[in-house]
Amino acid sequence: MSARILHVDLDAFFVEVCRQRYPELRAIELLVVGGRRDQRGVVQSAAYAARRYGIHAGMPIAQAVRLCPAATFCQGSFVHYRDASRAVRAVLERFAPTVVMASLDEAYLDLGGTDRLYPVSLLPVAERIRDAVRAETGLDCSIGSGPNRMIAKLASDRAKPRGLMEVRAGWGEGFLAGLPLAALPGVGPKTAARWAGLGLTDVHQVQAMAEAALARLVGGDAQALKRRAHGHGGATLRAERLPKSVSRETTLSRDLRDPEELEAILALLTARVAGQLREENLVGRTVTLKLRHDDFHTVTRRRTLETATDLDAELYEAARALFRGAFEGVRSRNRGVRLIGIAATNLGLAAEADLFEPPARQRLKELSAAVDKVREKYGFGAVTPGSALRARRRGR
DNA sequence: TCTGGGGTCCTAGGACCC
DNA sequence: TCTGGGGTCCTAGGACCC
Repeated sequence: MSARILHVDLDAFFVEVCRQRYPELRAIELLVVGGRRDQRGVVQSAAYAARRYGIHAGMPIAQAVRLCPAATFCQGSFVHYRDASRAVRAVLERFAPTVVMASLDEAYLDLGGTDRLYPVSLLPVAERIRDAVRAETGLDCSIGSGPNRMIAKLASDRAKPRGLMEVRAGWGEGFLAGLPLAALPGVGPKTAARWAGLGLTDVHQVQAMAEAALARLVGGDAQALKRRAHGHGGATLRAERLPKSVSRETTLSRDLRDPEELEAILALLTARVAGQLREENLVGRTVTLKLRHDDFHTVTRRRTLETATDLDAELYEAARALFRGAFEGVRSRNRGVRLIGIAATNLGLAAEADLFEPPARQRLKELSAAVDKVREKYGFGAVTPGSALRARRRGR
């Protein structure tokens, strides 16, 4: 019984979801999603026509405007993406018992054990999946098939857009031999540049080299690199695990120097993190503050609490203490703050009610539960942290 | 008007314990 | 007044992915 993984990758997902939600964008070929043209931000996704101007995901919006002034920019909405992603997932689940969403626009399907159903090729079923996704969600996708996740994903990369590509068991090494090292997942610009400096640019070079020789070049990365170059990888999909972190951060529309203003924003971000923790029945024990100075120097400060929590007040107390320490650094460098963020990590499942909980903490819990109810009905903005309100009242 | 926001994983050093 | 390791927890930073 062979391992068979499909990787389904939606084509220009964010762009197409925006077109579905805003019909006036349907006729616009040069569509770029990610933010408004006058705002700080980067491109999230660009229509294929806009990519011909050199625009790609991750590029600063201002640069995209310069490359293609005629482009239309659209902000997009997470809720729309999430709903579209769920609709796609529902389609995929009819075709495989295990479907793992790797992100909003990517999924892995485990078709292990289907040798009798599809004895030779998975291309016919991949085609049916592609057509069903198109018919039921209006979205196009590309699908790669391979003996493990890595190969299936590399195959779908090469099938885009609207294509199918199959790499059968035993074909992996030959398929990989034609790729640059930078195509491998986990090999980003920094790593690729470092290896290129050593004369290593292509997968076939690594395939041909003994591991010991490779280790002399790249050190401790040799074994893992060798494995990947030969196409070895996990053959089955792991079921979903607990998240490792919950975070909120924001790049400010203008750099700020006033700590009170920043603390008010921090209170809002912390409330959102706490709300998500409760929604997902999680508690966090480590609180991490992130500040980006206006020269892009970025600092994190973290603190591990005695007990894990999902309460706004407890998370915020730690967040504010961390902020006050980190803000000294901003002040001494005489900079402004460009970005502020907060994360909860060291997550665990929220425990059942604790009989020995101090009454004060019990009241905080009840308050949080009440706040969550109101927000569920009227949206997050219906209840605002006091510190954020105070800042607003001062006219900020 | 340069450079988002949500994540995961890894490394390195220090404290502390056995 | 010389000198171990291993393991775990913690903090800070960085690479990478979509």
